[in-house]
Amino acid sequence: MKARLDAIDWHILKELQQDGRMTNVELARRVGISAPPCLRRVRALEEAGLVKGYRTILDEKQLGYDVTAFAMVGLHSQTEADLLGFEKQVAGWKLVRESYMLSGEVDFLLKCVAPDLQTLQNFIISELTAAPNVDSVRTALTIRKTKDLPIVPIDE
Amino acid sequence: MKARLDAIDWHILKELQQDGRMTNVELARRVGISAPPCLRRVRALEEAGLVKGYRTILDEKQLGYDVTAFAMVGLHSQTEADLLGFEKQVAGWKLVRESYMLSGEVDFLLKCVAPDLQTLQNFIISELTAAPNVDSVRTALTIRKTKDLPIVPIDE
DNA sequence: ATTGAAACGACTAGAGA
DNA sequence: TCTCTAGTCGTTTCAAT
Repeated sequence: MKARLDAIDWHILKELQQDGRMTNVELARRVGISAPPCLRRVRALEEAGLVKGYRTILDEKQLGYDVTAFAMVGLHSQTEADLLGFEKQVAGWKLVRESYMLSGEVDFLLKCVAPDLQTLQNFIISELTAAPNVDSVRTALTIRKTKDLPIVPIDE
Repeated sequence: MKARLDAIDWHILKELQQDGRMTNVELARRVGISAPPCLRRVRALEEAGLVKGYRTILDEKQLGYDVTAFAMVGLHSQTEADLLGFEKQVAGWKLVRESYMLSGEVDFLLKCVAPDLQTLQNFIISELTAAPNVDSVRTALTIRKTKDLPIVPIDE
């Protein structure tokens, strides 16, 4: 599963992680090779699944989504079937944008985005807390995001 | 601060959020206008800060970062100066990739990525717990990421 | 605001080192 | 592997609406 990459591949990944819309010629220039092999490397990295996709980062506040919160969810039962059942529920909730299954007392961490507090509270009470197998829910509002780096710590 | 967008702008944001590397002509085709005005709209959205950037999503596991964990940090003092002081520390820790200031008993939620458990534990014990003003640290390992959507819930 | 045309530059296949 | 060349296609400016 682990990939074998040379220095140029790492450099490509580092540049793309920081600017996913960089043109191939600019990328090639930065990593010090000509455009055709650079493009082939990018395609190979996509093919291998190391590059999972390209995403535009939007400003959710300016778009009317003022509230971001984390919900820590404990379940009654943690059998694989029940975990999958809960995941399926999560998949259907539009204001849950990210979900992590955790070890420890909290079973799931859900990142929720809503236009306002009211909408968030309605969701927590009417949907999340009311869902089958949900034992406990603790919610924390985010005051601000204080750091937001691409997920892979490639040395810079 | 809120932006006034028409249906085409929303459509552009929706498409770009899902595929940040789409060409402008393809984007224009999808939203139903010709390329030049489409490009000007995208530039305007970038200018207005609604588009904050473009990012490539990498597979951290394949790249040797097997461990993702969340650290919930409580501080002794929550004066603005002390919060800023902690944020500054956080900025310097390379394996903390995202950080959120929260309301409630937990002051900060840190998303950490490390090559292995050992590295994570070293960080938690030697750096995080040892940092000035840090009161309590609770850590939860992620077993799997069960949902990962772009952050703004544009209806699809 | 938009379209359409045109110049410019990037993308990408192919040939050859 | 790479570089170089060349044709195709995308980007971006501008005139006109």
